[in-house]
Amino acid sequence: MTHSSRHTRTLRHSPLACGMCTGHQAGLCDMTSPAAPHKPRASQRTVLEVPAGADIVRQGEIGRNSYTVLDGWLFLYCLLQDGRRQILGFALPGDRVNLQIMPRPNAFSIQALTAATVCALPHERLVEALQRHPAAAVTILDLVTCAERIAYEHMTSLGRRTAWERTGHFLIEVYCRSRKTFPAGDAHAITMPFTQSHIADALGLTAVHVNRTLRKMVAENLIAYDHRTLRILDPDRLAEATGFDRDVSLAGPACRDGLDPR
Amino acid sequence: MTHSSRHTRTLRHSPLACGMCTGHQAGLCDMTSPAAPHKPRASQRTVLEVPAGADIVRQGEIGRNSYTVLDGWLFLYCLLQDGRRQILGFALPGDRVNLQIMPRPNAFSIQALTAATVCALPHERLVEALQRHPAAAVTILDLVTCAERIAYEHMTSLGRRTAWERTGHFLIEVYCRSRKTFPAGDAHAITMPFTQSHIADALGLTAVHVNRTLRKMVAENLIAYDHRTLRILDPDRLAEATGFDRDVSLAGPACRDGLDPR
DNA sequence: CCCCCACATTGATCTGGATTAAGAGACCCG
DNA sequence: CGGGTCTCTTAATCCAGATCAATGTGGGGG
Repeated sequence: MTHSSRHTRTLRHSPLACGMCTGHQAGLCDMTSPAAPHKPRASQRTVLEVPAGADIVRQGEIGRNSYTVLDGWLFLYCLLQDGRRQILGFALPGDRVNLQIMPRPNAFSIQALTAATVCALPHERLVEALQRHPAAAVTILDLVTCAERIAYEHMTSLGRRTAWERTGHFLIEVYCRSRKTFPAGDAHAITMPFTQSHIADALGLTAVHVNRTLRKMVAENLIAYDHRTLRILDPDRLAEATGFDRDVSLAGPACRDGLDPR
Repeated sequence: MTHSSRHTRTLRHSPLACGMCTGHQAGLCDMTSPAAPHKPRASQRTVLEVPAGADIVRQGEIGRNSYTVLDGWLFLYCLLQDGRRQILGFALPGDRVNLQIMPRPNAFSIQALTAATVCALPHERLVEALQRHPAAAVTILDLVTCAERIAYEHMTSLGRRTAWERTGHFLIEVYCRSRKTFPAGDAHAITMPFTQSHIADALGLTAVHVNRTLRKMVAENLIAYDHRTLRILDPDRLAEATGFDRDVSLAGPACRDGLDPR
């Protein structure tokens, strides 16, 4: 718990109560009373408070839960034997991670980037829910499918975009997803919870080179970036130059509208 | 259609009849008679013959179907404006691609690597199936979830592994998945339908460098590779050195066993 | 109020993989 | 059977981004 708690504070202005998450709409938390989805029984859910930097899922262990983010930021990452790290994606309030139907050795770890609150759902509970509430299946499948599309977009960045393009692409994605989730605050600036090392590990670069690239974009008047406060000065030009496609990277799952705090 | 047709021939020895695909087990093709899943009505399915090199899904267009591969190899890829290509993954007989619950602009294209036969399933048909046959939801979710795990593994390769590691990792994956799907033939060799350019675009490298790397691995006595015939001489050493994890990269979806031609 | 420490920044140098170029096979088609 | 076209192979050179090395700096804890 370093100074990330500082950022956490700014992010806490729109926490989701457990009753507001997609899980309830889809009947995932309160399966015993689908008629009153917004009054889940306490026994059906497990809300966890996670300090910044703690892992909630550990690569190699057997995963038994999926998690809905209620507050804070999470990121998924994969570690190689020698410590090289690849950040695979991140999750904001309303997002679900580790959706699975059965326990398996985790292919990745999930860490809280800021202090976070998550709601755990055991896999078998998810399976039951799918059996009982067919509509939930559609919601969940759409969620996973959107996650897959974003993963593919990241693969394209990693394999075929330059450092400059990757960085810009990543910044727009973080910026847009963050503003969508936390609509309050300065209309045109966000505070990123990511360290430049996190960005590097997400983009397959080194922190040094990420820094240079960020400074370059500032010099080019495309962004303002200071103390992790990001402002995108020319969104259209940046999106164009980095090949950012909001239909892919921002495609919300179809059934999530009721969740969006706006 | 160049000489890939040559390879196609060798791959045609175990075509799947449409009635054998997972779709039937899950009630996806023949939704009107779940009791007799192996006798689908013709009207419920569309089998397509696709020549090598043809796209069955085109990036940017609105996708309306998912496809089950019955014969041949497909690959998914994403094109940037200027023509740079990233290959996102590949599919063999029994695999399903483009599982979606609703039409959306496609985030990627899907191309037949060899001549292929696929069975199309409209998205709305999939949704109906999920509603009517809850068990199908579990199958499908597991499929998508496994695809996501493999995508994450590829991201890790692209972002954090060296050219040598990526190449080795890719070869083992192709080798294992291919032998699992086409168990007949030379017990220890497979014929790859991929060009070295395909491999390059899958690994974020150039064809020249892929070639050098392959030659190097041959010189190191790890593999034999000639005319696209691949033999892995020291699987354990290669898996170890490239960080290949069969629990992730080969994890079959839970409910696919009945599909496996063996 | 100062110290500490994780982060950010900047410069110098190195290198893995890209680019360019030029043959050599293999297969196809006429 | 001969010419055309992909694909593969190898060598020479280049460069984007890595690595190595300092120095700056803000904020939280003592």
